[in-house]
Amino acid sequence: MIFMKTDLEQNRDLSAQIAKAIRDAIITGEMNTDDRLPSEAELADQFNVSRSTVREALKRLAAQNLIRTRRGATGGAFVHRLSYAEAYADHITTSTLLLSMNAVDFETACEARFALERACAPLSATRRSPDHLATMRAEVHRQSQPGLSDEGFCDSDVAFHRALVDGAANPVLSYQLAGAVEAMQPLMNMITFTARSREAIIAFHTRITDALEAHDADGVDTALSELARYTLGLGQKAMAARAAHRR
Amino acid sequence: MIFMKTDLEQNRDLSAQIAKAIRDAIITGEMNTDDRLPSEAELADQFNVSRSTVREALKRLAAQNLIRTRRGATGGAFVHRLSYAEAYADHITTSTLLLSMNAVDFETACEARFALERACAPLSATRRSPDHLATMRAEVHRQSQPGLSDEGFCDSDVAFHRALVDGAANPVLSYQLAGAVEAMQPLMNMITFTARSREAIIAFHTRITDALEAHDADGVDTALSELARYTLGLGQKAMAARAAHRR
DNA sequence: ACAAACCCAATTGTCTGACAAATGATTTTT
DNA sequence: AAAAATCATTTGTCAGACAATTGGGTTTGT
Repeated sequence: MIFMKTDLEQNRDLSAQIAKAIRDAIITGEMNTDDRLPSEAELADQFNVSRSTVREALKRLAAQNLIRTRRGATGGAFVHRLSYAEAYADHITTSTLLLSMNAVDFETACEARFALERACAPLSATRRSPDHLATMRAEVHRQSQPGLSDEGFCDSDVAFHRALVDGAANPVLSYQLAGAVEAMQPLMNMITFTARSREAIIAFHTRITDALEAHDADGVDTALSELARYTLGLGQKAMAARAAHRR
Repeated sequence: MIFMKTDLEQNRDLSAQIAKAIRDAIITGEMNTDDRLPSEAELADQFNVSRSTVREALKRLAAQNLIRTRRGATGGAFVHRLSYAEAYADHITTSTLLLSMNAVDFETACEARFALERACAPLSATRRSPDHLATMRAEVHRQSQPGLSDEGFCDSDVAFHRALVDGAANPVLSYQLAGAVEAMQPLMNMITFTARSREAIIAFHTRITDALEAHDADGVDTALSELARYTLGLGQKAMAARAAHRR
């Protein structure tokens, strides 16, 4: 792979332009996974800039998981195969940040989350493995522990719903939904769960798991939509309480 | 905001560690939108590293749209409010790359896309604005132009489905789905559309738009699931043809 | 011949110091 | 008072140096 100075405008922000040139080469498939980029010194020559500028460009790409670097004689920067696990993690932090920075309200996030989960339900009812069921049962059990903190309850809730989504055995679906499910957590964390509401949620979770075990897609869907309504109510109550408290 | 050397391990990859320290400060809300970070020189002092190292860290954050920098006396690095538009763009390129790098098959992507779209359908049937309908009609019209290339047809297809999703008037939903809808495009582009199949798809699109206009959620859902089945068939035929050709 | 120790070259990681360019604030001039 | 010049601060870029890592080759010991 050879880059040329001509790939750059004469303007400014060279490191961003260089990053873009290399990124394009990766995205368009001009470079393939595990291909090695030219060394920093070579890139500096090709783009006719200093090594520091090249390095800043490479750091940008590394931050996006597009390349990995290794030191040493056979080292260098290599095109990195973006794995689901890495993409998941990024997607979740970005989604969370996006929601918090744009002050998305509880209703909107809740609606999105349950709408998407319900989309997985039929597939999950067909394909869920014993592993998924076991995870869900375990989380339900964890949720019924008396000493569990509100945060722990939310953690478990997220884990439960992730298992439900993963049950659809479609990685694309899991990936896209991870953002919606996990990004809800900070909003859920603002709710104080009473023993009463925990009980209700656990009952929904049990119903969902049972229906899933019985391959009963309709049952899952019904329970999910009722849970959605219930969660929405909880959230609205919590928001109202907050608003009153702030008065 | 003051950072300390103690935030770093003594190990390696200082610029990554510094980036992480600052990123955490942003994500946890320790720093707010439009807050100014210390200058590069100050950060270098605080972390006890050179300015180049700090700069590499800042470039990492800039690549993730977490900060923006301005030159000049009142310049510096500022915490950036992540906008939907920016997040969309990143999400789409990442999704596309993830699918292509992991060789996701047509069935999986197709299933995910339509499952998610069907999740929006009821909401969209309730809330779609005249604007959304107009966009969809316009795209359908574009799709029926005789001279349209296969790629143009796919473009229009994506635009149509995006309008459908956006009709749900839930930005969280739109954001999460953007990845699934757009990332399908490269896979769709591998299909050669016959006049016959274009006609069929346009008919589905018309049915969907009509149902949406009539606020008929069930009609949208039915048409969408039939379109899903049809698209899947097209894709499988195309993949089979490819496999035969490669033989 | 084989293994261990050593050395070597390539490459990234970090540091230092310098200057250019942008940019808002300040001061001077008109 | 308005315009122009100057200044101080900050990011952007460059050049050169050295440290650290790492795989490959070379020598040496047996």
